[in-house]
Amino acid sequence: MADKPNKPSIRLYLVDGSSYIFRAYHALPPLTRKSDGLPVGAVSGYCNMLYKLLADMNDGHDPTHLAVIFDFSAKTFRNDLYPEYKANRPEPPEDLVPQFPLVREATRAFNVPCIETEGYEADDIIAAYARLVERAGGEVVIVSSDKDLMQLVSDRVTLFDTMKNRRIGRVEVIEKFGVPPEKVVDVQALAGDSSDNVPGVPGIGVKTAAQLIQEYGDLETLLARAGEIKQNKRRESLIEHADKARISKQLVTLRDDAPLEFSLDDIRMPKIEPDKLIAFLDEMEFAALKRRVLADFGAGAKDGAGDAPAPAAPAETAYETVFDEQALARWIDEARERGIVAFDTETDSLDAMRARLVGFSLATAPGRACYVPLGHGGEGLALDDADIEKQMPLEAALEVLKPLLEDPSVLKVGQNVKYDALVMARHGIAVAPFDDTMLISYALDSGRGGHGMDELAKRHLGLDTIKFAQVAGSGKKQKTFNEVAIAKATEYAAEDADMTLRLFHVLKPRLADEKKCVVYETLERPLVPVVMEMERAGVKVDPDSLSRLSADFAQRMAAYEAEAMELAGEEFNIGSPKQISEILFGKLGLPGGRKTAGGAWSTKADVLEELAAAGHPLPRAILNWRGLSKLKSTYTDALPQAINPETGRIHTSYSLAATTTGRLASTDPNLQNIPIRTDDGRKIREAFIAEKGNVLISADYSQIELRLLAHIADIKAMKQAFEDGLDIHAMTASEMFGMPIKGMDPMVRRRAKAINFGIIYGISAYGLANQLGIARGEAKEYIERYFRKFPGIRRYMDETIRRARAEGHVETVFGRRIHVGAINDKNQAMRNYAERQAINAPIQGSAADVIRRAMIRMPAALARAKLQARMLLQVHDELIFEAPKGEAAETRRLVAAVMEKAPSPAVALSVPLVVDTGEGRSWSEAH
DNA sequence: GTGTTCACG
DNA sequence: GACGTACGTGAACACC
Repeated sequence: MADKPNKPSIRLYLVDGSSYIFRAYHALPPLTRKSDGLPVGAVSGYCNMLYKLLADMNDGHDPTHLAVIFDFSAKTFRNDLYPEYKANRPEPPEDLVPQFPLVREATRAFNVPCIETEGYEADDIIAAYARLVERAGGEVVIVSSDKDLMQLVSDRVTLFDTMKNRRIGRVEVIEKFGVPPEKVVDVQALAGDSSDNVPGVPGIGVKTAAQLIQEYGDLETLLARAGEIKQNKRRESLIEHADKARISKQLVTLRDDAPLEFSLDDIRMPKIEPDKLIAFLDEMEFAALKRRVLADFGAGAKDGAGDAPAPAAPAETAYETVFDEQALARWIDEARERGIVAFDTETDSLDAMRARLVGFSLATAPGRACYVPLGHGGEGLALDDADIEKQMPLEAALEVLKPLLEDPSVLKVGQNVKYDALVMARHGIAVAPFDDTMLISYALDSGRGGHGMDELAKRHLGLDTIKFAQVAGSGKKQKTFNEVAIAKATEYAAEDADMTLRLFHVLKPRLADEKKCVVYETLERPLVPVVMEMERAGVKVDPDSLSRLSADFAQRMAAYEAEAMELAGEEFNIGSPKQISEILFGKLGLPGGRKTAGGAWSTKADVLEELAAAGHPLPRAILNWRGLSKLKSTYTDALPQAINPETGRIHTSYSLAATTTGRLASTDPNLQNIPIRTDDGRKIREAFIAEKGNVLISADYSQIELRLLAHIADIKAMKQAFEDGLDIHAMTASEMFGMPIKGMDPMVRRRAKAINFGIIYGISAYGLANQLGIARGEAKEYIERYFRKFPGIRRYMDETIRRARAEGHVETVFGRRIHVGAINDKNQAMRNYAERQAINAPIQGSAADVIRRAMIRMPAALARAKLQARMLLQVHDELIFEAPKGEAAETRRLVAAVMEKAPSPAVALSVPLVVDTGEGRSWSEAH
């Protein structure tokens, strides 16, 4: 290669302006200009993003040229090629339209050239500049993450995703498309693009397209040789839709011949003129950004009142570290004045029942936050941080903080408040009133992604937060928060509170707009204190009986392991599925059944079960060993470790926003999957016991999901059966197979039961056949017979799927919304999966709502009845209580009544709910 | 960190 | 005629 200067003379940055606008619009609440109500949210977001980009340029990037490129109008030469191109794009929102010209004005206020050309998309202009500079030997960075631009990537052209702070080069393109940049258009031509209405070839997605292009080299070769393809459907689709593929390729291929009205000289790296920029910011009334510009550029122009502490660094926002009571008191006064404060605790553990408070942060307005370190350092810690000496004593700080956290006139906003409230409760502080951004997000967006803070900040604010691992490290040498230097801790902790408050301002108004206030206020927020008390209470577990079980399991496992080695004729790791499969399907030559997702022969229980039934002794030994191994490692060995030394009990943690349907999830340890189905497993439940003088009470809903199905789908026969207290599975069998319930063959009832469950899961003939071990044809016949007998079910399923397709979501009877985005996916497997989710979610979710309502009412109901019982655990359709022996009978009656009446008055179910209760010394006895 | 397996409703 | 499925979870372990 010729002698090349290590620094090219041209480094051009091309910003995809249109994508910036839309991101800004969707990331921000609908802000308006105070003086006249002009919508300016997107402009504001755009300015912040552009400013951040230009600020970041100074460290790390060194562009010589820069421009922002916009789409001129929706119509381009592509519409002449294919009239439907982008025809499915909705009109831009009404309040965004007037912002388009403002954004261009903003760009010019930054002194940044703003380029658009009639008849071309921004992407084409970007392509033209990229090629120009590439040919001139320069480098190009395209600031966008739009996949349509990936075809331009080369040695000299990269994409930069500012949101993810990620560079997209050749390797990343291959990761995304499975082919190098120059083949991207071929893949896109096949896969199409639903958002741009590029047709592609039906039935082919990116994965398949990449595979085909890899195999055949390029689109034309593939189309010419399509006849060779083995898969029938794929082959026919390719042959039939070859023209669509060709036109798709033309649509997705960017043209690099757009006329360039600006020369490279015209787009040399701009210099911000503070006065010009500030004049525009004044006009728009963007005070925050103006302050930042003033801070960064010094006294370039006249400053307003210098009330807020001027941000020191040109970085985002300066956060204050609070070391003394006076400073803390000032923040608390400010919170009182505003009536709202975001609050976040920092501790040394994820387990709120063990965590020690290390500090807390407050945010009183977006960008205005502080961190109060209390417990950094500690004995035996070599932390070279002079700030440690300056920390306030914990007790003194809490004394000042407590009145604020308990002040009924100040709203405390948190992210996952249950955690912080539990830590504070252990210090005698009751946080109230509060709002929780995690739960608001859950009420609005279940099924659309996670509800953790980092993810929400990204999704709604377009901001990257400092990750815990960035301040504390990761892996083996991860520090606890008290070991983090205070300055660093401030950046992280104060940002958390700041983000929480910003998220609150974005999310809270949506509750009303999207009619989810009732869900949030009746199913989410009030559950927080209730679950908090359950976690605080914990459950007593007898470690000795668990360790006796462990020893017993160990002994029996050793015997099974020896037997397995003997049968295999060699030593192998019985815990390794891979080695098992080598022995069984390799060495012994047994017939392998199904393969796993990873392509290996599966060795899971039902496969081994079949082999055992066929008379092979080794699979049986492995199954026996596995059963005991699971129980030992997951339960009898692990549970004693989970006993809190202070309380002597196990305190699980319930995630309130982990599932898509509204169910809770239990972690650390999971107490919602304690064994019950086998005898050995049940022995583990015997170790869950009541305190002396008490009993455990279990109360569970009988068939709640089927009852809700009967109600929702309006199945008359099923409702009648529940009304009459019949055995629902026997009734189903009797209806389906026309035989009397009395003296029914248990096999027949079992089949009906499997079908009933199948319906709830969004039945498929394959699934039912698998479950029952019958042929798919037979299963199909059962399902059809079921639909004939209970026509309401069909209607429910069809109607649910129709609504999910049209609206992208389904709802429970209490209004909880569950998004099922994949319902319109082009991949059939994805779509089928989403359809089953759509069918299941309203049923599972309504049941989850019912038990939430019961839980929320329970503490007050117990108190009113002067009962001392404490609610300890929830297992989806079951609640576990600990109660004084003498109050057991009355507690059982009350609990059952509260649970059975839980839907009312919000919903009058057309089926009765029935709750069964039991009591005993252990969970096993109570159930 | 991912995949497999298996405990629960 | 082939494909890929029962719904919702969390934890332990092997293996890369």
